[in-house]
Amino acid sequence: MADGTSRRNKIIEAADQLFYERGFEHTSFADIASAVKISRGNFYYHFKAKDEILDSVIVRRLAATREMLERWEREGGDPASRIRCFINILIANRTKIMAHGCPVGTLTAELAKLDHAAQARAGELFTLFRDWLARQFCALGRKRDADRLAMHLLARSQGVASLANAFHDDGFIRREVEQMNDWLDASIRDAA
Amino acid sequence: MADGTSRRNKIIEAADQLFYERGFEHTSFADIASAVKISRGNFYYHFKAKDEILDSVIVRRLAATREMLERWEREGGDPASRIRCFINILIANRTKIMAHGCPVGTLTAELAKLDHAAQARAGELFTLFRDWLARQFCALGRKRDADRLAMHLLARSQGVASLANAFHDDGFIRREVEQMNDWLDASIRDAA
DNA sequence: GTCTATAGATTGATAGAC
DNA sequence: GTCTATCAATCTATAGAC
Repeated sequence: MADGTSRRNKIIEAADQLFYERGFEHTSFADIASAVKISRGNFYYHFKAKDEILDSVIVRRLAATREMLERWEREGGDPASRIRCFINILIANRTKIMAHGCPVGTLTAELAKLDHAAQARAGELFTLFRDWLARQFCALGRKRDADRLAMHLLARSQGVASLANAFHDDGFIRREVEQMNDWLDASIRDAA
Repeated sequence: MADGTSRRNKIIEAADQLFYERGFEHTSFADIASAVKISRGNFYYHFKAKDEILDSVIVRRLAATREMLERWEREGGDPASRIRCFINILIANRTKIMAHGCPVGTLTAELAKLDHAAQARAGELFTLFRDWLARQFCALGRKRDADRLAMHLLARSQGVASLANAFHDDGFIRREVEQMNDWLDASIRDAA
């Protein structure tokens, strides 16, 4: 295509957004087709089955996440500031989080209920964050318990997203983010 | 019925379990009917529509939760021990949580994606825990920030459930529960 | 590559016999 | 109260014209 974005990519993009907003199962081909403005039939020229779109969406999210983490690695400053980039997602994306939860957490939870084959692939999204955070804690001198700290922070952010979604509470997110930053400061002090 | 459990209740019971294990939308009348061993048609004698079953399941969960919280209030000991009853759910229900997540959090998240009318009713489940926890923190002398502490603890437990579900990690739950208990000890010290 | 038409299965829901 | 039979809608997926 002239704009460099293939129709296949546009389908994945639309599916990505709809899966986030409405959930995977609740999103039909008709929904995606009408969002991209193509016929339902044309769909199967690009994808053999619905599961194949899900796979592509996960691959897209994995790539976008890797890119974001690499950007933070390059431009985020010292390891503590990089971790603060992660914590700050809750603030930056608060509107969407209050409306639809965390895209990683809600997809993982839905696929677990469906006992879906792509469950493991979706779990890699969490692993990307987990390993990246653990590396930052390593660099902060917490090599021995870096993974534990990474999982703790990941859990905290998941919990905030979950309750922010349930209560639609903007102030709650800000308070919790402040506490997570305090917790990070204390973790750094402990390492010294 | 002779055993005191009406067929209507058996339907609600089966639906409750299936909604937890497979999700609300992914559970069909056929699934529930085959679990209760009745015909699909008989269903509509007891419930007018699927949403009505969801309402009944939420009512059932609200009643069960109130009962549990009242039991903790009576038999849980001092406020700190009562809060530990809450924290301990993560240990007691860890197998189910690793398989299907938190029943409250996953239902709330699903209904938010569906933009379902029962969203607010399901949110009351969270509110029950929130208010009960806040009362315990009040009794601990943290009257001024009781709700903040309640929301924090609720978020922590949601986060643990979410990651335990994603990683199926038993040890992670135990470590986080230990940290939550440590946090509670520190909160009590701060109040003194 | 994109479309229309349609198959085949499942879903929520209804009607009526017993 | 419970059943069978069935409707109408929706969904994934396919076939074939252009």
